[in-house]
Amino acid sequence: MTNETHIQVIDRMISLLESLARHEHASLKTLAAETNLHSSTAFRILASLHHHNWVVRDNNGGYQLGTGLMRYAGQAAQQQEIREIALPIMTSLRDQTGETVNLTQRENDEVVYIERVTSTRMMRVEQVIGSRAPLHVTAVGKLMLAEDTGTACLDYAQRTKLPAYTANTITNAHDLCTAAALAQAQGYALDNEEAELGVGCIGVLIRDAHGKAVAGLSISAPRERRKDEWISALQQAGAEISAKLGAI
Amino acid sequence: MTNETHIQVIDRMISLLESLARHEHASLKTLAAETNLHSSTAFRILASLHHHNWVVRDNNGGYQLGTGLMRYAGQAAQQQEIREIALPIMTSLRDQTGETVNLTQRENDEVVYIERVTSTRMMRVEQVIGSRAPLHVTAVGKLMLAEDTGTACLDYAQRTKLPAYTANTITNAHDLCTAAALAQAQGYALDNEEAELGVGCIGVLIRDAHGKAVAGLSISAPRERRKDEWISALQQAGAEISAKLGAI
DNA sequence: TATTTCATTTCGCATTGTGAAATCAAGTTT
DNA sequence: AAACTTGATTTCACAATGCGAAATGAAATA
Repeated sequence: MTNETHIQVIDRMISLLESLARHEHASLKTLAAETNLHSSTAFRILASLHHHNWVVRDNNGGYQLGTGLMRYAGQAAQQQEIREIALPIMTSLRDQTGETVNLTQRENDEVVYIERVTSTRMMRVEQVIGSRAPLHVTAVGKLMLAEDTGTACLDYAQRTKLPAYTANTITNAHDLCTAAALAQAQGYALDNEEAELGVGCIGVLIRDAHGKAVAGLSISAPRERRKDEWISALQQAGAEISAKLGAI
Repeated sequence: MTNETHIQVIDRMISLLESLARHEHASLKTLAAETNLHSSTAFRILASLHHHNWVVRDNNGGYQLGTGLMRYAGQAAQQQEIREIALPIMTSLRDQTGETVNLTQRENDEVVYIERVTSTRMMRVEQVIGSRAPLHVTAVGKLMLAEDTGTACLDYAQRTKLPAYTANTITNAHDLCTAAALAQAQGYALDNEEAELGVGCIGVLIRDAHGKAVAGLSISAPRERRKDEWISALQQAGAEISAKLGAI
């Protein structure tokens, strides 16, 4: 189960891809520097990726992520259905609030951003699709923790040590579990600058036909813009998506 | 430019991913067999991918593509903007026609499927996002060929040898280039079962502010359902997207 | 023309990734 | 319940593979 197999080239390749994702038109030098790889090594890995269309070179010789990757990412979004159903509802919620709306799924001790509709405002909160955050620093994550039974929440706390992301991050196991329970009772959760200073979220859960929490829906906005009125709109949107998934 | 660097592990990893994309819940045995890798090799590569969340294991131990990949796909769609703009227009075109609508981009001698809205009909045409097709077997591809100047079309023919996908595929260089020129003059192109028997397409180009063809929009349907009335609707949709990109 | 700066290629070597085979782990069949 | 199956892991010794230093190219700058 907990196996420590690492393949060097794969690790290196992934850090190159990560670096590529950050920079738009990266030079070999930049990429090699950022990944601490010898330029010849980086060159060889990039050339190999290039053959598979994972990497594209612009006319100045700069490196960029290619479309080869998209092929798998589409399949990876196992819950294609959920995204299709959620997207229009998310869009209308965005239009109502003017703020970024995110769809997330739990994966072990993290939430993964599956889909988003970004705010049109100049200053806005924006998550990269596929990026991750630990459960305890997000609104939806806390609701997901509350879904677990028994000592799961405490186990999570022990396992992860509840690393602090900001001064507001809940780092005490007991506080976290009561906050989670409270959020569950309310039917929504807040994130008060617990993941990033200045950012506030509201989250709700989405359930399938079996009542199982399969995803989370959240609004992310600069803290001072966040309005309590959005809670009911968000809950309604979440319920609507759940309903389309067959929840009672 | 034409460099033949191959890194074995990366090639193997990619064929594993390809295999994973085909099967929903693949066993190690299946994957190893399909990729002609020793099971221990496949195991190690998969385990390594697992660490990076590129591969997920279901509760029966089966392997699946994970969400780690999504992270890059979003960035890879260089024209994120185009997709966002096109999606609602594509959806309404789908609703008008009831058929699958695809957004494609050219990449060297191929078109890549960037976004799609699938038909709701029982029998429908469905492309995987990120998959590819050669220019000469698609409607949009022919329009893109016609965009090139000079002997580019003939060069393409020589370079690729115009492999036949069906009995209808145009395999003669001269025929292809005149068909492309005709399509360009008409302002739309057809694909008459040239890529797959039974499938017919109509395609148009999308242009940016500089008048450059940056993408293609197409309707794909079972051949006998395809209606000529759709042409003007498609052209209008394409023009609408182009307009939002700043085309005159 | 000389100089600088990167990208690319070469090459001998050590590390890394490899496959055969052993070990586990779970079912099936006797 | 012991004896087989079947498939997933793990081990291990070895050589192919991927590595980095350094050489070479190619472009831009002085």
